[in-house]
Amino acid sequence: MGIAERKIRQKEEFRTSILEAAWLQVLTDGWQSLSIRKIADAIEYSIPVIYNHFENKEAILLEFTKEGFQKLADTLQQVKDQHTEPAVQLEAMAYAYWDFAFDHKEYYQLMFGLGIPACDRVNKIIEMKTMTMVMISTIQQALLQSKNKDADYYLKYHTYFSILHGLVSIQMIEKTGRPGAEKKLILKDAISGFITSLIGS
Amino acid sequence: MGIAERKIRQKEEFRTSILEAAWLQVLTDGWQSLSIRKIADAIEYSIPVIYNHFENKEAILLEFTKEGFQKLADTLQQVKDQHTEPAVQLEAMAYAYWDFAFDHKEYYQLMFGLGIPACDRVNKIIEMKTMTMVMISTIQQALLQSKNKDADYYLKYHTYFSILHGLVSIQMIEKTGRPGAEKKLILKDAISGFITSLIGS
DNA sequence: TTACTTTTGTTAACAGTGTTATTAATTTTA
DNA sequence: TAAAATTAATAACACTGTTAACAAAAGTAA
Repeated sequence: MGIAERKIRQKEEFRTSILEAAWLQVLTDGWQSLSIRKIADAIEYSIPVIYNHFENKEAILLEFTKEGFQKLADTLQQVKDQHTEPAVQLEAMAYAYWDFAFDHKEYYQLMFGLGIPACDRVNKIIEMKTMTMVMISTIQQALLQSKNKDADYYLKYHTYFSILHGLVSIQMIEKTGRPGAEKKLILKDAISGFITSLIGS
Repeated sequence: MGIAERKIRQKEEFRTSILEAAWLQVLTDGWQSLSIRKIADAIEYSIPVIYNHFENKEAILLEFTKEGFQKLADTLQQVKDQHTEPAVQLEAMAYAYWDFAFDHKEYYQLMFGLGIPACDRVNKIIEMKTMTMVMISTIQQALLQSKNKDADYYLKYHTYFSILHGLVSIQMIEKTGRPGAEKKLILKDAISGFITSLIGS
């Protein structure tokens, strides 16, 4: 009775062929351009067959998101295993994280819901410069009063801004609704760490 | 010849009525749900009139993005002005930034292209836990060897993760394409600051 | 006021999107 | 071979952004 097995195998092959066609499209034109019709076209089947293998489009994207997290986790573990000192591990993992994000941009954007729309938008915005200027000037003033007078203020601004945005967006992804007061501890922790390293111990 | 002025004024009013209807929709169901047709419906005009005032949908969203950055910049400036010490200013601005993000969630998501899709997705992903675990365990090991043995490892993990994600996503927003090696300095800077504060000076 | 021009608004359509009910073809089972 | 079950395709629904073609209103000049 190998028939049942063959059927399961064929079904599995069909499934992966859908995913392959979808991923090719994502790599080619970004995940915003993915459509059921394009997948159907690529695999040379009609549209509804795709719904026999995936509940909806979201389910297909979910598959890639899972893949992405799996790959990232593997990478981090692998990098970690190359060192013994925890502090060194954390540093190496940070670099690996960075590399993963830009080596697998599509995965990363999918994993964290980064829409490209803002990319085109943000660059046209002079108003953003106002915010940037407020931050930079304060950083500069802080550096003037510190022991690190020759530190790169632009770099420090980027760090400051990134920490803030990272905290906020991770929080927004993890939980909908306003975070409790205890979540501000994370902010307090990160910022005090930054300021300490900015001013000089 | 007040006619020309009245016309300009009417045009301006029309424009703001479009923006008001659009923003109401954004506040009600999120900016993903905004559509030209819904705006047209709300202002009780036909669809193409909207294109007399805005080149396309993106232009409307761009307007809100600008508004958001303006509001944020104003808030930060205002908070900064309440203090004199730069270090204190930076801390206060950080809290203000956080509050702005969650008080004006729709603005923030628009400003930084945060798509909600991932929110629903990420929570269904066990694979993410794998990554989380790698990070957390390393943080724990680092803390064990440090002077801060009683530090909150979960908080520290969040900080670590947020810094990484913040750096990456800011970089992705600002520039498309792979960042140069010099950008890794920001990463190096932020992470070394974190590790220092983690291990204990 | 009348004739002409310009502006403004509407209808209807195009080209897409995700999703699904219905129907036809195929394949497996009895 | 006939009935049952699976599998695929057609066609449609309800949306989306955008625009060409046309009608109505408003402003201008004689």
